[in-house]
Amino acid sequence: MKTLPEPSRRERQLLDVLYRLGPASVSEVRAALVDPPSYSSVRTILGVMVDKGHLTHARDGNRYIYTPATPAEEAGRSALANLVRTFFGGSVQGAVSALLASEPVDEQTLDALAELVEQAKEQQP
Amino acid sequence: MKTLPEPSRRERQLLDVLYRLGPASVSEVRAALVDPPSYSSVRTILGVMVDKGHLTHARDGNRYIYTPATPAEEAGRSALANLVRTFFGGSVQGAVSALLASEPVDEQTLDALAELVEQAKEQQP
DNA sequence: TGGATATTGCCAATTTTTTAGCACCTGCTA
DNA sequence: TAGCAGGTGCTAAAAAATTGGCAATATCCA
Repeated sequence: MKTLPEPSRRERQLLDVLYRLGPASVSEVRAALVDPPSYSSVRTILGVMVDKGHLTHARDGNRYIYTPATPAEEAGRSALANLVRTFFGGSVQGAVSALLASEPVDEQTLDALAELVEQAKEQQP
Repeated sequence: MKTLPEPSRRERQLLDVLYRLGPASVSEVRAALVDPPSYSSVRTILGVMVDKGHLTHARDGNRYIYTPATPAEEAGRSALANLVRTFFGGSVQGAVSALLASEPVDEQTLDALAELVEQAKEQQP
């Protein structure tokens, strides 16, 4: 399992759509774009991405359903780690701080976060 | 202040390097790349990015120092928000959970995190 | 001062990405 | 059953990104 080359700009965009939507068809992916190119174009890129190994596709009746080759969870972890390194100098604290400051977080979630931190402390005392 | 177009792949890479290093010269940026293209190439792309507005550059003696046009803090917040939306369905809790699970976090940091959550709760009771 | 070194200005070529057309197939329904 | 709607396979061309060369210009220091 060699590492995949970074996707191009458009590829990245389609990949992100698939992570948000979950497995989807060409027209579903296209419908999620703001200024979509032609159906043909979307299709070509998804095809290229399958060839390169960024996606897999499975037939569903007369169409294909595309899925990211890297599971969302793994890709998310990896993206998060990169982001923390790039923008927060590797500081998890910095990242969480920015997150809490910019996203509106309800009380329930805050409780859950406190719980997460608590668990992490127990793991490694 | 119109929104900038998404940077290309290489542009994204150089931009990230600049966010990690802080303001830097061509050779400093190049030195931070794993499989760097020629000095000329790096220079061309940085120049293009200045033209497009992704970067600014200021003369420092006989060379230029490049800086991202968008401050790290702002870019970080924005990137974080996108990531949470793309990979964690908008769930801050999900993102923090993944972060704590994958990055090694020392006890001090955990305490600081608990404090952050505490503060957030006070802000919005 | 003279020469090596680092860096810029400008430019051209190659490679990759991105876009989209055309023909054909399949399922549905009026 | 004719024809529309929505899909695919394949192909080609336009646009953008990426690479790097060459000459000229500062800077440093032996």
